[in-house]
Amino acid sequence: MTDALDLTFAALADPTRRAILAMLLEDDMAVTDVAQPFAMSLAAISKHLKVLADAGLIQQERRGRVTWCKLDPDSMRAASVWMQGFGQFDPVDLDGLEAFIEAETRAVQALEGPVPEV
Amino acid sequence: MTDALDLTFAALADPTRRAILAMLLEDDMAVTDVAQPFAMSLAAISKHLKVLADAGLIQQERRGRVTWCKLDPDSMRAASVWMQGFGQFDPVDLDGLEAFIEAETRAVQALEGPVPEV
DNA sequence: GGCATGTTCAACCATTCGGTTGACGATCAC
DNA sequence: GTGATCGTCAACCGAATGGTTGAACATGCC
Repeated sequence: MTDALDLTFAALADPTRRAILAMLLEDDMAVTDVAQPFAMSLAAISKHLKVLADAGLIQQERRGRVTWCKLDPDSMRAASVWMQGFGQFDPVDLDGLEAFIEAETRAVQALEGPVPEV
Repeated sequence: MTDALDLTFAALADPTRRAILAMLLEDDMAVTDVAQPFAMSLAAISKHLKVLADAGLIQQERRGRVTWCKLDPDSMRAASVWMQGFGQFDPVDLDGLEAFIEAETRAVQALEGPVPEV
């Protein structure tokens, strides 16, 4: 009886997967390229991508040897709608969006290599 | 290095916990009352509430013997803002809110007892 | 054909998760 | 004080999660 929201939120609960989504926000990518910044095996990334795909957060399409990954906003939209049911808070927050972009940039950088202590 | 978003999304990934949040949307409740509709032990619900509290999704306040639980929208807002960073989709969706309320009503009912197949 | 590249599969391992039960600690009512 | 009620804690259990390694499979290149 696992709900679609179960899969979506569970997929979003991992920082590696959120970083992958942030990367895909910039551009579609091949699996190998997705894996490149992360200090873990390709197989591990492949599993993460499967989790994201099962949750409907990304779509994977094989072209030749290369499997391309691209964002699929539908599940995210569903989860977002669910959350807005709780929204006594402002549903639109463009300042938040700006903060988001900066935070994600930092997050991806943090995953890309050793970082001078903050 | 567990991020706040990790905790928030992980907490939201469980249908029991989402149902609890939906119940608390109506009203603040005591732990025992939260547990009442669910076919599981009070200890299990107590754990679920701890997960929600650790994620900052609810606040618990003890008054006498009774521990009151109430929604705390801050974490949800943070998660929502994060998701809206992916929002090529409409950020505000009042139809979605209506659908949400209906869906949650069904979800809670489903947890309240055996249900004729849909 | 033969080799390199891109990706997944399978088996394994340690840890976490969602549940149980039973004991315990507070608090309120009498 | 006695006893019922409210809630958490601790120990345990099976299943799921996040990672590893090594083998396998497809595809493209020469």
